[in-house]
Amino acid sequence: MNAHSFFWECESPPQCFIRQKFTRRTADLSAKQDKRSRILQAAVKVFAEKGFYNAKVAEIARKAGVADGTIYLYFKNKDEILILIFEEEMERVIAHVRAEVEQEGNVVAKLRRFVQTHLKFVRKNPKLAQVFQLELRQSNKFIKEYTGSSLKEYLNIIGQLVEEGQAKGVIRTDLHPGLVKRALFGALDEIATHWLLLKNGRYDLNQSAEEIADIFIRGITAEPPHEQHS
Amino acid sequence: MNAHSFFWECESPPQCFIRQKFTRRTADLSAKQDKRSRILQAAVKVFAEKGFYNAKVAEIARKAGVADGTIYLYFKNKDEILILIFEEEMERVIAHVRAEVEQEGNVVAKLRRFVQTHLKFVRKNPKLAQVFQLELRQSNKFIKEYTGSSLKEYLNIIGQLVEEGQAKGVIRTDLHPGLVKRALFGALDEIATHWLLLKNGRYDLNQSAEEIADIFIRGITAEPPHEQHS
Amino acid sequence: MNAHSFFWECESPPQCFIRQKFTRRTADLSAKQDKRSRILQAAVKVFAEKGFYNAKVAEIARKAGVADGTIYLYFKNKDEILILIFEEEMERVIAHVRAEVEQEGNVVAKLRRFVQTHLKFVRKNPKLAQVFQLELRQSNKFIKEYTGSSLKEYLNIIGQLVEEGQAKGVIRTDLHPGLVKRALFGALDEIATHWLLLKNGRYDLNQSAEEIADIFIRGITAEPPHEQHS
Amino acid sequence: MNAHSFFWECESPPQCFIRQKFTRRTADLSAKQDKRSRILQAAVKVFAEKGFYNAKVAEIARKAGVADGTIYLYFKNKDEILILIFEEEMERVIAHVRAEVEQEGNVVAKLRRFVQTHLKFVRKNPKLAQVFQLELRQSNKFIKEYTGSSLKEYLNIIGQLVEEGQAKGVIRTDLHPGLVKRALFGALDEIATHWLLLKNGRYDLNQSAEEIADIFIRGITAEPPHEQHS
DNA sequence: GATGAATGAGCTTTCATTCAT
DNA sequence: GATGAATGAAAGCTCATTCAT
Repeated sequence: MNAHSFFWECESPPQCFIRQKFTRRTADLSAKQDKRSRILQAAVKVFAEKGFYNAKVAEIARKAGVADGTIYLYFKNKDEILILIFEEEMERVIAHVRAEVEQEGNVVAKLRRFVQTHLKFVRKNPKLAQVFQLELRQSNKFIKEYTGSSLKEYLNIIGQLVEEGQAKGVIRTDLHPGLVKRALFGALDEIATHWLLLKNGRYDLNQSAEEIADIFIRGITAEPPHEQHS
Repeated sequence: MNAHSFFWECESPPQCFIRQKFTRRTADLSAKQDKRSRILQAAVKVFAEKGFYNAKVAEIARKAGVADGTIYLYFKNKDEILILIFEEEMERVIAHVRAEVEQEGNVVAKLRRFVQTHLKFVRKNPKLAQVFQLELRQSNKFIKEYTGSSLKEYLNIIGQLVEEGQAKGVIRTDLHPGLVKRALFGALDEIATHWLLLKNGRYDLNQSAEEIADIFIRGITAEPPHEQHS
Repeated sequence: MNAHSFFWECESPPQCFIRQKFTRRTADLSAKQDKRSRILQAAVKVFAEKGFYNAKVAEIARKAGVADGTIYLYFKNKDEILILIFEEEMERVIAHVRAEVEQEGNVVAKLRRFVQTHLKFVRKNPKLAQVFQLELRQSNKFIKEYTGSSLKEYLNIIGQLVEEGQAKGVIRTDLHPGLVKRALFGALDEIATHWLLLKNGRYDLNQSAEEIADIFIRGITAEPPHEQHS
Repeated sequence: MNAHSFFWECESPPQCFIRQKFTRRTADLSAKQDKRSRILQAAVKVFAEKGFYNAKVAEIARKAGVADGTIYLYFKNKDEILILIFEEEMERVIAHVRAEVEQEGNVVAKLRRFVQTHLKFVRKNPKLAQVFQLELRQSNKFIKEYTGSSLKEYLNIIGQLVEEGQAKGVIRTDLHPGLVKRALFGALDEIATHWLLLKNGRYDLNQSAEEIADIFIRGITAEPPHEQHS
């Protein structure tokens, strides 16, 4: 089990998905980081439960165990909390997904692993996933002003795999990678949203991952998919 | 050009997507319908531009050319406006999509037509599409209380095609129709959202439709897709 | 049974306490009067049930079976309805109470009869009484602008009896009639209000009338009360 | 002059009728109490001037020198301000009246003192008295939901005196204490209201107190009133 | 840095009144 | 006269944000 797996397998996400950026050197620094983390963790919960607009800063503060005003020492405003949750977590998610994908030897297996890893994240971090999928869209500042590279970078993991596959002749060259990446992401997103709204799932996301992967791999590979020897 | 095509091809959506339910018999009825329609049309615009929470009832009223209070003669509250936009339009969209799909002779062609029709709607009614895709999720009442059959019904158009295809041996039986329908819908939704956020499109949604259709049809059909003789 | 007794004894007050001012000459006039009456009757009910400020003009209209706007053909505004209910009814009440009181031969018996008649009215017309006692005080226009002579006139029935009694040596001359009349009226009002708020009475207002009368007659008569030969 | 007399004699009621509950220990506590007090004081004024329904929260805030929102840090809503004014003041009034009454040696003198004290309060705190008498009845929540023990307790001061008098044979036993207390209270209330509406009095409330007391004492005592040796 | 009381702009919704028909 | 759809001013209340301590 490596560093990443701890994160992904943890059953109590709040304790792990906001991490300490630097090695703690002093108790003060540590306390500071704690406070920031606690606010972000609390925000994830409240956003997930209430939605962005109905989430009250006061409630986030209460859940984080800090004063209302303290939040504004760490974040410019409510929108920024949301955006930072997204950016910081995406950074981690991207690193993790990249590492997972790299463990596979060929493009098709990498795509399959991507799909598996994406839905595993949703399963392990449902509240965070809900914030990513539903609440982010409620912030005007996010949708209209945010030109976040994180999301693009995440999508590009798929895009690059597609391009790589096209270069190797494994993936049909008549498809736009930019479209494929969005189509796959959209499919995963919708499956995940449905699972989340069903109160964390009556059905098996792992099974869904296999089906989605199958559909896309068959759909985009150049030949009738002989996955084993791409 | 039939009745439907007028709707789908119109370049000024507001004038056509809210229709008169009954043949106008008196000027009064007409005026009344006009007012209700104008409010809904105005709401679509404002919701699309500002988002649900930042949309002010006063602005909807101004855009509709009515007084603030008038809105409450036709709708119970702001949430209800959103929900009614959705319900009334979905009803139409479903009927239209069904009619389009029925014009094709086989399951695969029907799926392709579904994809084409979906993205055509987005292209022709961008603001409405944006409300469907983004703003609806901002209304708590919508997300948490609305068990809308409209959306389910829409998804079921795909679901039924999949089941039909599976029965006929055209579509792989190892896939869950419930998953396929969401995966396809999610893919289309994501493509559409991206196109909408790009300020109505630098690229060709028609082309995207073909690619998406190709991917899914290849992905879910039982044999290497010989689309022509399903 | 005379004309008055019909009014006072009626068990369904709404039908009788708003009367036709003039002999009907035409059906139109009659209809007109009906409409005005119906509005006043409806207003009494709604004011009594909801209180003046929470009474909606639209509800009065609905209960009266007329359109909202129609009310403004008969009354200047909501306050005026209240004031006119008061004035018109007080006119009748005063006439009735005077007639009752005149049937008695001496001042003390007249006072006793006043008390009895007042509480009998409350018992027979609880909604109207409630409007008189509670809702009238909610209308600013009533309290601050109304220099109604009706109420003064009603109070003066007592005041005149007191003065008459003082002139005849039956009532102590060290009391101000202006104070006695208010004290007695206030006592009756409080008893009535309590009875009304108790949902029209667990206890016997007739008995209360006798006690109140006893207290005041003893309290204000010059000699130990020999009521029989004043 | 004792602690109470300061309250009752003060010429600037607002400064005294909202008191500091605890000895101030810190400036913070003091400021907090001040703010709450200032709001209540301002509310009394505005309610008295405008009536409950026409009193605007914004005006109370302005008069109290706080922001609109601050009021909601101390009170749940407008109705609660009214109810708390009533409850907190009644508590004080009851204590004061009890203390006054206890200074007298016999039931008759106690009743007289009650009457004097009641009207003295009205004279010294006209705005508060007006709120008690007029505005409280405008709040639906007050009338319909408030089962205030304060008012009952106040009325019971009279009721207990009457019972005590009956037990001692001083007061007629054929009278219901529950009726006597309401009759006396109603009489005082009406006198007070009239005095208040006359813009704080053309006539002498002290004189009125003596007359009211005389009437009731004569009216309810068992023997021709020889007040001196009850 | 941390606090949390205070702020006040801004919102939805209501409803007495009007007026075109 | 009668209607009732339309009006639009008005106000209670919320809550993100600030700032004195």
